[in-house]
Amino acid sequence: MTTRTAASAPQSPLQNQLLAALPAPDYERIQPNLEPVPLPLGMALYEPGSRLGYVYFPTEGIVSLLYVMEDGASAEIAVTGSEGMVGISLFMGGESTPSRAVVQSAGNAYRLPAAALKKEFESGGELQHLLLRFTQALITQMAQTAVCNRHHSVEQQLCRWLLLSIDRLSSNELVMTQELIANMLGVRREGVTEAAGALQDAGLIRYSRGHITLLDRPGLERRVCECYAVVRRESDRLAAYNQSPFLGR
Amino acid sequence: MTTRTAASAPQSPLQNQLLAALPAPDYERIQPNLEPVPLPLGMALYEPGSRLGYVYFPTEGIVSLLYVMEDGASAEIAVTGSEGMVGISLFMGGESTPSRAVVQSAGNAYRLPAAALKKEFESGGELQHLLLRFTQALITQMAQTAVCNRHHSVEQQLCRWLLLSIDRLSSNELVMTQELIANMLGVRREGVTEAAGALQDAGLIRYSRGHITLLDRPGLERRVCECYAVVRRESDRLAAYNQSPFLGR
DNA sequence: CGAGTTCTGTGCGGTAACGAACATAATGGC
DNA sequence: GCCATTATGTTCGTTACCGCACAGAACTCG
Repeated sequence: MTTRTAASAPQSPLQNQLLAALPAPDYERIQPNLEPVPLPLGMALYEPGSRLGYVYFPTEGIVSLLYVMEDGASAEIAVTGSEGMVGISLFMGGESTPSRAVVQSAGNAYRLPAAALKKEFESGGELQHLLLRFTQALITQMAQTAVCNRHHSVEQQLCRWLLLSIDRLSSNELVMTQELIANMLGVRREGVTEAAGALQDAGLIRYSRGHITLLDRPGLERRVCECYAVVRRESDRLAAYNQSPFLGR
Repeated sequence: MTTRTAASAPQSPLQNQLLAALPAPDYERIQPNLEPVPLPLGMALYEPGSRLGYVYFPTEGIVSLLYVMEDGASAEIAVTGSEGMVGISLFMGGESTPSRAVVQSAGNAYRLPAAALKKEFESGGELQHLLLRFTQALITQMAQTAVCNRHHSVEQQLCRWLLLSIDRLSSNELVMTQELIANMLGVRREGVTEAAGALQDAGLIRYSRGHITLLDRPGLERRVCECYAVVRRESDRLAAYNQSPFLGR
């Protein structure tokens, strides 16, 4: 498998939106500890129960948080990209979680050693607020995923998943096999084939062997369940505080 | 409807395990602002998008966090009782969430005004650590709920739900109609009737018109999916820090 | 270019849960 | 004690998804 490693164009940490929202003094305190790392497809940023050594601030790419059950069945519970970070259990105090974090679309990140993150977080500065608000957005996403799993069809969930993924990419092409999408959604591969076929027939997407191209975003948005909009709206709302901390008051 | 108001036995705030885990000075700072309130069945502690005026520390009873969708379909995403609190979005910084919090089993709580909670949280004392660890346990519960919704049968989910609920009660009797359980699980009422019938036939529970009695906990634990154990283990693990902050190191 | 691998399409029987309609049974108010 | 109400039980046709098996198509590596 030629894991098309992400183009290693020089990245700035500020391409990560959490880092970019930090006031200069806060940023400068952690900046020396930030270390660029590639995020190759399939890389696991942490495993269930493991103690985290670093947190990751993606500048591009997509990271999935997923649960794998004893029998191997799995489901994605949330997804993040350059708008967020990976490793919330570090500052939440648990040190580990029962989930996995896997790179779903290759990219790059800056990682920060656990100790540096904790120190800055504990100091109660703006980073703390940013991370907590981001965590709340993640919680919303997880809750909405739970509800969507319960009530919506595979096709609707696929629409939601596609939109959430493409929102985190600069292009509108996604490199992802139906098999992998099925793992994320926790459904059969054939179910994805069928749903994706319907979307292609409707002219909303085009795909071939692991390449999915979004052709008609408004069309897809008309077809998706409300879950996408809820997650999107809440993420935007919480991120808006990041620009102007007193906007929401 | 004669909402059987909970027995108003005099309660101490320390029956809430988060408050009980606070060091004395921290507790004494917030104690003057704690106000006892009953939690009658069906009371909504907050509604989607509403700004929270108080957070609640239950001393007994059960509170469900649930999502209600546009078409009225609903699903419970997490549940808490005297081991936790209600209103995490306040200190997470979002001020509101898209979910609802509803009293599922009547009890009592102490409420704390939003401003007092924020002040104490921002001061970075032990309350902050306790609340963040509790939030992480809640996140685990939500994630496991999402996975369970996807992969497990109604009967397994009912087992999980029963155990999680009864864990939060002092008795082993639950006052809850099948209709309401169905709302929580996001399934049909008939599905609950059927699953509950099977559990009763197996001698694990007994129920009649809104009263469910747990007869055989080991038996039920053998029947439940792994999801219950994961949530339970993670809650216990995170709560263990509360006794001795350096235990987990 | 050819062989093996990976990805996608399709068909088929099985099943869990759904939606709706209706029957029975317990409870509480009067 | 009776009746309206609320809770539970049962049936039945429908549907979405599952599990499996296999065929074809596209890529890739030698």
